[in-house]
Amino acid sequence: MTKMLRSFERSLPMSLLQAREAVMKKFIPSLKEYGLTPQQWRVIRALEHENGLDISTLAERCYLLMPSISRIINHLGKENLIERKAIDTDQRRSNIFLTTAGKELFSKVAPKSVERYIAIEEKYGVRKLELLYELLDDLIKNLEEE
Amino acid sequence: MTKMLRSFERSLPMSLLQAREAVMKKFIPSLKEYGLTPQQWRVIRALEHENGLDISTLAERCYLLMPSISRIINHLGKENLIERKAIDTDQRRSNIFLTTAGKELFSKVAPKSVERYIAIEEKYGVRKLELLYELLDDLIKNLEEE
DNA sequence: AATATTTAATTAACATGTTAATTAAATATT
DNA sequence: AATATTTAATTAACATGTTAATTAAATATT
Repeated sequence: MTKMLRSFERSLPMSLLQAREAVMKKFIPSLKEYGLTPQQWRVIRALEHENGLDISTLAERCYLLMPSISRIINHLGKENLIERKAIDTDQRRSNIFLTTAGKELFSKVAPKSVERYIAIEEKYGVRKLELLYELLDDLIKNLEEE
Repeated sequence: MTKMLRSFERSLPMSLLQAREAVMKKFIPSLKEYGLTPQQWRVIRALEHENGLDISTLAERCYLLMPSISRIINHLGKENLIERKAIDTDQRRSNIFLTTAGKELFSKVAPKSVERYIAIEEKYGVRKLELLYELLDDLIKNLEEE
């Protein structure tokens, strides 16, 4: 008998999708309290980690595509959470900075995020979580090799 | 020192996202040859597995939300890959069937999908893959408990 | 220096994700 | 039987994912 298509219930992309959605469900409510999407939150976290990044670098760090980050930057700008400053030596690029309001928002949301992580770590187990990270990183590297 | 936010590079949702995207990149090209998105392909697979499902059941099986599946069904219907038949006993619902064209498309795409799986299994290792599935399923169950 | 090429970012076009509102039919309640 | 409630599916509105096209500035080439 020829090899069959993996049973419908256990395709790898779908398992990963399900897992991601299950995790996200824990984080989304606290983000939504502050009117943030997970992607917007990623951008804010990246800027808190290193302020003043340019848009291309932000895209890399947040694993977002340029069109998405472009829209997000625009959106966060309108809400005065970030600010863009043109770069003298290259007029195409600009550096993005968290505003005071942006930093305040971060400090409000971050503790709730930490809470969730700790809850997941405790319930699921730190070791299993570490193992999962390893397997995922390994899979990513493996797939990106060729 | 208080517990910090997990370092920006290793958040669980982002690792899962990355892994999913890396896997998807292997499958998307062959789907695109036939003008299919991953979601449309999931629906076709679900119907090949069990023809004549109603839309709500399809949504569950494919892990899609009702609005998404509604649009996808509509789209696939326009391309004559599926057909809807009203249910006599309940006019709100309808059963969705793969057409001959839909079945043909499945039989063209499926082998390529199988190829990719086998390639991933061989390169990454069947055992690690099984372990990954276990960890993911476990995580999903764990998170959905409360 | 003028032209061609490359690069950073945006815009366009379409699909899906997500929550809320809406519609129409089925079922439950009084 | 008339009304209220529930259920299945669609529609609306907005954000993001994805690929291709476009714009403007920087760099390379002739």
